[in-house]
Amino acid sequence: MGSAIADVAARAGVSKATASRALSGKGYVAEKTRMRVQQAAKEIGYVASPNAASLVTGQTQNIGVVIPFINRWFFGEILEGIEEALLNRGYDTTLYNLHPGSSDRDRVFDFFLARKRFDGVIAIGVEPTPEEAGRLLRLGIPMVSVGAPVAGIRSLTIDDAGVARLATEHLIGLGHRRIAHIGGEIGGPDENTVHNKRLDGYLQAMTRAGLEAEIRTARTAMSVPGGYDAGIHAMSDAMSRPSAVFAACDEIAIGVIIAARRIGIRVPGDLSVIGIDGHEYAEMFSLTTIEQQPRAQGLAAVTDLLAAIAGEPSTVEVVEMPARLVVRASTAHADLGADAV
Amino acid sequence: MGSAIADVAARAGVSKATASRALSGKGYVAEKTRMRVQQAAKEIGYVASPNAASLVTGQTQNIGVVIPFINRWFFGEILEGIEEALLNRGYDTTLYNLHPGSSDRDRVFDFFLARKRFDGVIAIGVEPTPEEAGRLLRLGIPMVSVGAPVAGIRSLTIDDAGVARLATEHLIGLGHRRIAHIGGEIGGPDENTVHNKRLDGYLQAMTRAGLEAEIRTARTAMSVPGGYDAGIHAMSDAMSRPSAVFAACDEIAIGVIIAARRIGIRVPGDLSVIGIDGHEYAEMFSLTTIEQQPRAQGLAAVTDLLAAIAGEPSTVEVVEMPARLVVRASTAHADLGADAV
DNA sequence: TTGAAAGCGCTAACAT
DNA sequence: ATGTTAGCGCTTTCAA
Repeated sequence: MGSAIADVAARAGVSKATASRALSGKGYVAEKTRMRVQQAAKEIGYVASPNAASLVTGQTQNIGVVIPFINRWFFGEILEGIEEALLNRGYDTTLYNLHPGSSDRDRVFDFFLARKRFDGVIAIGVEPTPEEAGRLLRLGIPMVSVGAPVAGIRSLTIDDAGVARLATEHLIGLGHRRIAHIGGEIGGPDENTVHNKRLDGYLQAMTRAGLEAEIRTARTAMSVPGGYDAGIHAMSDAMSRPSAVFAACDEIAIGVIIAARRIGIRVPGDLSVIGIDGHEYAEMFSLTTIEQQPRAQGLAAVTDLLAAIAGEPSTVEVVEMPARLVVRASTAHADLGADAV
Repeated sequence: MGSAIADVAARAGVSKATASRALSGKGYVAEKTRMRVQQAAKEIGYVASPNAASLVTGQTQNIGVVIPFINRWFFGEILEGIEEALLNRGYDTTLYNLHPGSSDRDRVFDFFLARKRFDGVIAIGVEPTPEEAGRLLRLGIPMVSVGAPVAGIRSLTIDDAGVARLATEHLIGLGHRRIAHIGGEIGGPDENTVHNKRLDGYLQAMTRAGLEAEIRTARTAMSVPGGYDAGIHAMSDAMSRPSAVFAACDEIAIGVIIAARRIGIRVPGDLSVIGIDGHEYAEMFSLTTIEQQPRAQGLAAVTDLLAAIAGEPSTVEVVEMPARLVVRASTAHADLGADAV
């Protein structure tokens, strides 16, 4: 049952301090003693209480992760990447699934995250307010934001507008003119969201190419059904339908492709579609997409956070992920050439 | 910074004991005193240290969740359901993503889960061994298994064979004879996995209907691409292709549908497909599916676990979820009639 | 109704 | 190289 380090010490015939040193590997212990202690610990099935250790060391070996969605590919991958990296480093991952606009938000930031239970916090696509971030920082809890730049804290961000520009320019380069953008739903009207930045990039690219007149945009849910609905709608008028679609994420892109094929439009062939994320299903849909490497982002977030925990906690900076704009190798490549109008 | 309850007590002019009672709501405190203490706590932004409290109470308000996949719809939904239910009850969710066959398995069960950091453990589709389960139980950590019956611990299971039988019988009832089953990959050859139980159910239904000669089975990855590949393969021979497919999960079913349509087979119409899970994309693919209600399963697991924590921890039983075999209302319904051969 | 004191299990000086 | 001691922040008897 609840065997304590005192039991181990007694069994090995040493003091608690020695037992602690032997088991943690910190401090001088004779090799023979160490063996004896470890043996004793094994015999009674001793496992240290992290709570007690945390109380004195101030370290919890536990990271809080705030994420808006679990069941969207991009976020699920980030989460897997984070959990794996953390487990490898001996940390626990405590999960808070905070939907956008959730009324739990205050409770999570003010209570759950502020309890000295975490050595650090990773917020994904959540855009903590300055107050929320400041509160944790003041408590000495380092925080890393992924996908949402936050003043004053380490942020891993992609150049979203740049990615969108690249995607749009890719389609323009293929000779398309009537290029529609199907984006995700906004939070607020002029918020600095990923959706809006991608929209900006699209608008920039279209404008630079002198295609202002061809601009068409729509918004839909960041999901396959969302893309399907938007796709059906965009393709409803055979006369004015776009020859290419830049979708804000691969789920939407896949929905558009399914919709197009459903109504007899070949993809690729009659319609070019480019998405963002590098979704694992891209290949089977002949979808061209821009890799965002969510797992790598998760790993980077962990690395950065643990560095902050180890080094000076006040190091405040914004890390911009290199805009790795890799068009994913897929069967779509060969087709794309033929796509050009 | 690290304000302690002593600071609150001092500020309110009471003892630590009184401050503790006032803040926790346990024990007698004069109303005026309580107000004063809560005011003081608010002023200095005090949040109790759960570690210190855990040390004395033995309660951690933290549940460990072991799950094999995050980025598969069914598992993602269960996880969301669990996290939500736990958060509502004031518990933390600590996540362990343990892939089947992972070498981390021992580390997670023997070290991470066995550290008195958790009031309970939920294992999803993981099938803990008797040793793993026994170890935690001996440590006084209640555990609930979802989707994998484990002797000696509370298990929430669906009658998988029954579900598969129902699905198969549904297709038989529509007049189909050449019904193929496309299942998931097995762990071990004759393990008691969900895959094998669903296969059993299919075989039972086919046999009972006297369709032994029509039995065709295949195995593939539990994903859309997996279903796509298997679908292409199953449909490759126009002569012998099945008129209906019972897929072991909706992802596979969707892949099969996409594959069929890709090669000009109409679904529904030329081919009937039934899946399992109740995937959110079912409707847009006109997919008939059997709801498994993962979120509800997650909620049920939490309810059951917290009951075990509160009540007698030694209550050992197997809870079989009622086999709610609801064919999901979808656009496929209308089509299905026409499907019958 | 409140306070004083003990102690949860561990680690980290400090002493030996 | 090992033991002694103090104390992390909290809750909980037990007295008052």
